[in-house]
Amino acid sequence: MATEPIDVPELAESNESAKERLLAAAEEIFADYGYEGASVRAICHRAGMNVAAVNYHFGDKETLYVEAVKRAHNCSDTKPVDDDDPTAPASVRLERFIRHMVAMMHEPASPSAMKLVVREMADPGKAAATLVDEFIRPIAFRLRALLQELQPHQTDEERLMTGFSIIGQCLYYRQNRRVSELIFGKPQVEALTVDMVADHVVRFTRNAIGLGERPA
Amino acid sequence: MATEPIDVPELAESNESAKERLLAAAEEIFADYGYEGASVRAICHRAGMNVAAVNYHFGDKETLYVEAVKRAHNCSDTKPVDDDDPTAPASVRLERFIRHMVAMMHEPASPSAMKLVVREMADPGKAAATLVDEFIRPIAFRLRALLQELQPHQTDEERLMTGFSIIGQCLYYRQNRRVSELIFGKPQVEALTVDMVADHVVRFTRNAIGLGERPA
Amino acid sequence: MATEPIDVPELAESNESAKERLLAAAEEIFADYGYEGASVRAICHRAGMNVAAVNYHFGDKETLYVEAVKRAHNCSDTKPVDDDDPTAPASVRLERFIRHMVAMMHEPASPSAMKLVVREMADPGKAAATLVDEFIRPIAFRLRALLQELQPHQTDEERLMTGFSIIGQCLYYRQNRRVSELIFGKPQVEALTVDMVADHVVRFTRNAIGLGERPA
Amino acid sequence: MATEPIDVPELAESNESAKERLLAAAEEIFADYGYEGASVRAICHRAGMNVAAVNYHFGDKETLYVEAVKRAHNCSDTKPVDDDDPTAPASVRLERFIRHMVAMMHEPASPSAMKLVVREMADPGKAAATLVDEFIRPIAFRLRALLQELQPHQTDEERLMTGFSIIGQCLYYRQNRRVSELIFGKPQVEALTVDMVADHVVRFTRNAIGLGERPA
DNA sequence: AATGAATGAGCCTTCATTCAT
DNA sequence: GATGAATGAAGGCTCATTCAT
Repeated sequence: MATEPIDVPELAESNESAKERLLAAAEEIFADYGYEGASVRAICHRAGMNVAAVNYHFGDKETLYVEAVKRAHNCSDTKPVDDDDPTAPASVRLERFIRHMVAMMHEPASPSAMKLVVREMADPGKAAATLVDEFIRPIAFRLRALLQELQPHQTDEERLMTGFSIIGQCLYYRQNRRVSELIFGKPQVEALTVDMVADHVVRFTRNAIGLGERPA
Repeated sequence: MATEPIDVPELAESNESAKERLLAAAEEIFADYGYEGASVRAICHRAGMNVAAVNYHFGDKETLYVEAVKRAHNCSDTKPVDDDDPTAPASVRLERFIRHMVAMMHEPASPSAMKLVVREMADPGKAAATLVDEFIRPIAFRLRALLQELQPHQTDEERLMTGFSIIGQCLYYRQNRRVSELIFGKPQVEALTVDMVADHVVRFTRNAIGLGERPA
Repeated sequence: MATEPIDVPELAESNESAKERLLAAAEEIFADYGYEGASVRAICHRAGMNVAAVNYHFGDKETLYVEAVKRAHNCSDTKPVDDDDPTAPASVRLERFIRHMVAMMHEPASPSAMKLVVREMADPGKAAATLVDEFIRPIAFRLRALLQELQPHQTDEERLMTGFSIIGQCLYYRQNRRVSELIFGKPQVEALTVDMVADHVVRFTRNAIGLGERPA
Repeated sequence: MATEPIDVPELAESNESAKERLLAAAEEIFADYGYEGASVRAICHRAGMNVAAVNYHFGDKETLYVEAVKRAHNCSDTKPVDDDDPTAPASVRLERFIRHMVAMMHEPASPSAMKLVVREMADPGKAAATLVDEFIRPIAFRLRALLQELQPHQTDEERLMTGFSIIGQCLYYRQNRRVSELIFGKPQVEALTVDMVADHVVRFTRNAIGLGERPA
């Protein structure tokens, strides 16, 4: 008689862990080399698995890429913003929003995850739609809502551009850090700490939208 | 993640020198598919030439890439800024600077050239150093000089970040336009004309650095 | 200057391991066309395998070549000499040595293996060092030891040259057989059987080093 | 009226000089890299001429190769042997023959020419027939004639093999020098001067064929 | 469930050669 | 007479993928 068909959580978990390891490896390699530059071989090797692993677990390279990008945004620390105190004044919530954005761009919880996400956003591909739906749009809408509170008399277009001005400042440090270092020298740019940048963007933005200097 | 470079109709036979045709083709293909994603075959086919043309005229793919990026920045309309009136007040020159930047980012003279340049800046490779030396740094230093005039009492770091805030706003429209369209819908974003954006960034920035509303 | 490697019928499907089939094919193709003249495509085709097989099993062409040469010398029948009777008089052992050398050069067990080995020795490349260490030097040192027994009163240099004279006679038939045929006609050269040549070289050498005619 | 069609020896000579330069370059490159390993580009570059020069002057690579080999044997110093004193005793003429052969193999007048000739002989191709007819066979026949004088009572086959034994000793130093150095070390082999080798081969051979020690 | 073996398409590059001048 | 420009074929190699186990 055959042994009883018992539940084998280990296998399922091992399977899960295999996919997880693969995704983690993919995140790093894709982040460093881009989609075309990354090789399935390199990813599998990094995950300590066989070359065929990617095709076995994900079907093909592209699917793995999409899954890796999806996973990457979950690893990004979006949550802290969610449990923001909704009772605080809008100007305070805007400041918190900016500080969170700057921090996320400056020192993301998972650098390679953020790198991968930014890469995909700069050159939107198959994974961009999901990314926007689950990761980017919520953030953008939160900012839009904030600006509606703060600038109810402005047009939608004005508020849209204001939002872009705020986000543009924050994104700059992630999207153009390397070039900035080439322009001004690495030390000059590295001297700008998260707090300094956050303070600056908050002040710059408050002035720009007429909130005036933040009370001490 | 771009789609495969299939069957692009080749450029019409022209009297342009072979190198020029090759560079033009390279600009487009590299802009669309990235360095790794672009194949010399596709580039040569687009240029209406033989596969060996790249190696004959440029030695290898990498050299072609660097030359294509160099040429791309020359095709970008940097010059208009150069014949800026140096006797105008700094605040006026800042406004002109911003308007020029926004215009350049919004509707570049050669879209594929700008696309290629932005790509290289986002992920600095072999051509980045040249690009920075000849194209980016002069612009950055002009802005820095302007800010030194306008905000002489601030620290270097504060002025650096202010510069980043200004550039960040302008770059946003080039680096994140497609994602913005995904978030808010294409019509919403396309409704923002160059002039509207330029006006906004000028106003936002003037307020931010305490120049106040521009006199009518 | 060998003719192009065209359309060699592939080896019959066999149970030999893939690497073995590849090595056998490489031996033949390299032997016939030389390292540069042989193409991995031709080798793989001969082995009935895909173009990628070489790179999969050996990494690159050069490694395959080195391995093929190594294998070729193992296929050469060097062993018989090893179980030579060490108690026999030196003059007898010298004769056996010569006969073995002549036989090996005249009708090697695997013609293509010998051809490959000779090729590599004539124009020492990557595989020469290994070949010398494992195959050639042991033979050379055995001869040197024999000559030390036979001619203890001579200088090292004299014995070295004596060794070269002996080896030179044997190698001649492998390295210059085709040219000899061109000079004197194929029949003339083919008339020289292994035994005739061996008898001749033995006699020539015995006389030369003063062993006198071999006792009947 | 057109100018008179005068003889233009300059052009012809320049033409000749061009072909000559090409042949000289081809000799070196082919000698160093072999037929397949040598590139037409490298040869033309070495000759200070255009890539198309080879095809213009010789039609194709193979023809250039054949011509280079042909020219190479003319550059070899075969002549000195020709004006050998035919009245001297055969044993003396044999000694001179050997000394000449050893010298030619050891320090050929034109090393690259000799290298090229030996290469072609080791792996006879299109140029081998010509080479044999004009270069090798005359030498071989001279030796055969000498041996007929010295050993009239032997069979043709015996004399043939004796010739091979003599030539084999001489060729050894050219065909297997590099391997010998690998076996015994470069210094050991380089210590063998032309004169030492010539003395040795003469003595070895005299003893072998029963001429006894050469009278002082 | 997972993998080592093997594949064919495609990569960039180099080749000998040709052609218009 | 001689050459710079350009070409198609082929080179070795890497790729994502598949298949038998």
